[in-house]
Amino acid sequence: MLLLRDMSKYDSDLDLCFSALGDPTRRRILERLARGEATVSELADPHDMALPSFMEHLKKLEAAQLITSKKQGRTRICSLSPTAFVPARDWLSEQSTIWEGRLDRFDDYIQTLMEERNK
Amino acid sequence: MLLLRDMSKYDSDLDLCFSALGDPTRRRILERLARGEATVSELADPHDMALPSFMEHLKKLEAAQLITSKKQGRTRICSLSPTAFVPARDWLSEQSTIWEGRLDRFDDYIQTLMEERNK
DNA sequence: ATAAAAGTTAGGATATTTCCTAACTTTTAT
DNA sequence: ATAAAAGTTAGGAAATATCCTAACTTTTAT
Repeated sequence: MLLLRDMSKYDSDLDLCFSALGDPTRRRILERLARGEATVSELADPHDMALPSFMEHLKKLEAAQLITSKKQGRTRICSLSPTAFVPARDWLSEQSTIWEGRLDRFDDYIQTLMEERNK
Repeated sequence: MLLLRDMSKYDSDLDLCFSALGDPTRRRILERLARGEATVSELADPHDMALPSFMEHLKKLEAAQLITSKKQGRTRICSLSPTAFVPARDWLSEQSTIWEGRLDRFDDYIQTLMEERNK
């Protein structure tokens, strides 16, 4: 099964994704793009930052496959990637599920202890 | 309403949280802790890394409120924080919801498909 | 009472990240 | 044909992150 054979690719995808999400400027960009596509200047406008610095953030988002972009004439239009948050959400859900499953087992254990005591 | 008054704290919480998740060593630690609490050495064992380096990762996870720990005698026991993934999941869900709620989302999707096909 | 175990602290090397300015290319408007 | 607009590239400063070794403290086992 693929899942167990080579996690490293998925792993480095998640590295890029979560690291990209770990910066407030980049989350602002994603929040903006969730509402619709925008050009580089439109995105940069609310951010008090030199354009080349801002572009670095866009590059990271694109490397993390969180956004896509295409050039139209002299302007570049950026969009949120349709599957942007899927890998991150999946990882978080999986861990939560495991965690919650463990709590249930703990409840079972307590339950068993109580029953033993009441014999 | 608190939501609009000071996002900066929540923002920096999310910075710490997502940044912490952006490292494979730290995700391995969380995956381990989702299955139950463990001491520092138990956690460190599978990682080929000097203990002080490893401890830095634990510190980051604790600063991000993803784990908690308590000292018992000379050993420290670490646990996954019960609410560990809630803020991250909430942010991702919110963005997904906004994105999915866009009226023109489907049109965009078709547009993208067409463009892909004509390449 | 010593020694071993389990962390912790201090200090340092190297790489990456995050910002900047200046100069450049390509496209569009006058 | 020029100039302005929208990005892009190059190069560099400063801060942060990620690792290390060596030396230290506290607790437990012999």
